[in-house]
Amino acid sequence: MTAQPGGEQRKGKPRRSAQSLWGGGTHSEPQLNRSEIVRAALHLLVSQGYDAFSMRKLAAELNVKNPSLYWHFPSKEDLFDLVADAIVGECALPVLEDPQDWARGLAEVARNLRTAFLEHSAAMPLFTGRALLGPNGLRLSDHVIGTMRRAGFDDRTAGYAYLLLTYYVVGFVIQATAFGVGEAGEARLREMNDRFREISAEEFPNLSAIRDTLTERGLDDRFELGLRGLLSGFAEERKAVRPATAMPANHREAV
Amino acid sequence: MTAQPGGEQRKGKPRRSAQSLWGGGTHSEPQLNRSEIVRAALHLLVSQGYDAFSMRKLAAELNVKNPSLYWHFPSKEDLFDLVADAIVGECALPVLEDPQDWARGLAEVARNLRTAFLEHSAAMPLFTGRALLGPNGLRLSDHVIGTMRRAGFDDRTAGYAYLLLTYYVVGFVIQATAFGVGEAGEARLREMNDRFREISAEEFPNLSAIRDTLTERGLDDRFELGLRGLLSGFAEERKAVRPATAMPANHREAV
DNA sequence: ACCTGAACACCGTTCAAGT
DNA sequence: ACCTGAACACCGTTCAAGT
Repeated sequence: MTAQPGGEQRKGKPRRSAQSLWGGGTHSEPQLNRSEIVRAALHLLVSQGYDAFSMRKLAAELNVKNPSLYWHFPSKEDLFDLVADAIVGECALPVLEDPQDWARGLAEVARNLRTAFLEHSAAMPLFTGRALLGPNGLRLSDHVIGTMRRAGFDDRTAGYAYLLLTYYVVGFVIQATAFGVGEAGEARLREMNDRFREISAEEFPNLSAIRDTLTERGLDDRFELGLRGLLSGFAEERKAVRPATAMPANHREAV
Repeated sequence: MTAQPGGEQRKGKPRRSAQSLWGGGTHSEPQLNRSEIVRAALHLLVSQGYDAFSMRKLAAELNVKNPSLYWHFPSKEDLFDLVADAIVGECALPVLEDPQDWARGLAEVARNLRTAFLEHSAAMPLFTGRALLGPNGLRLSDHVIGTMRRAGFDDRTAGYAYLLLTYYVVGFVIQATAFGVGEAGEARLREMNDRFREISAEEFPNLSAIRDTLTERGLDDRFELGLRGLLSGFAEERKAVRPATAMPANHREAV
């Protein structure tokens, strides 16, 4: 959004001059770089929670005064762009030998992405309203779209697949967080169960009836159930377009 | 979470004494009540955006000093609970004559919920990590669960259905917001298209190839595609459990 | 019962200044 | 080139005090 001195990426920035490896020099070795800041930000986010995060605390964690961060990033929002991308970067992308294994491949991507999110669930607010346009986000979307195209899907459905897959995973983890996940999760589920217990059984008969089922553990197969549904939705979309098993895949630009 | 003087609901709070209907009294008619505050908060959120919201601005909008709000709500977070619930409350819940129409009924709920969300898309950050436990949230979940149970699904799948449906709709709207929605949406999509245009076609060949498809309008059938997939996922789950059309639906507590 | 003034302990960000 | 001191314009929340 905003201009940043030195361009968007600045990969080759110098760090820590070769002399003074162990405390010789009295001054001048740079302390910070972008990826260190991102790493520290992610750590602060996960260890303290989203609401507790601040640029000032981040600076303190890095033994630096807070305006220093603004030399490396134009704003907190730009820093968060890279933090989000770092999380997405932990999603491994499987290589498929047989393109017809697309469904298995996408399921694996979805599972890996969910794992990456859940490991940093405190950072999920970052993913509200933020398009995944960092290098890792682009890699992920190219992978999903490529998987679909190689399997013979048209461009439109390939694009849908990417969007729907990410919709679903983001939504799942966000709601999983609401329902309690990780350390604090068990306590939260018990709280919710208690809340449901107070609810009038006449007004909310169904909710009251399945209270225990709803608050029990076992999110894993809830995730799988929805995922299977989405993937079979894609498969049917393909059947509708191409009734046989294969067709000349030529009109790639078609809408 | 925190105690609130007068209990959780306080429906019958007095408002605007009968005398002094048009300016007679010099003092003493209460200015605020919970639902007026909620309404104003929703309006401020939608008109100014989530990041611009503050308790101080809300107080100003209500012609009141900001500490006054804390007499009615223990915290901003508690206020947001009710704002979120108000949004959910705009989701109409269809009445089904034939319980076997469950899929159509749930599709309608999902569409209505999406509409309610999109109309207040600036407020979507409220739905990260917030369980929908207000009166309207409970009504919604009871409705979905009831629809599934009356159609003959077991409790476990009924619970899944509620969770998956909300996962999906929340995720969809959040991502739709990221990809630009409403007024600012068109501009945002153009920006994204430009961003994709800069991307190296060798590194991201698939993404580059379907750039235009990805950023075109027409979110509606993307939503429908995923929704169909989810619902057919439920239907197959039922087939797996009960191979024929009907079975004595007795073990409701079964896990 | 309901609202306000004044204050506390924070924020993100800017900018001139240091080295 | 990289970092800091000092400041600006905000926050959410508390609490004694007013009516």
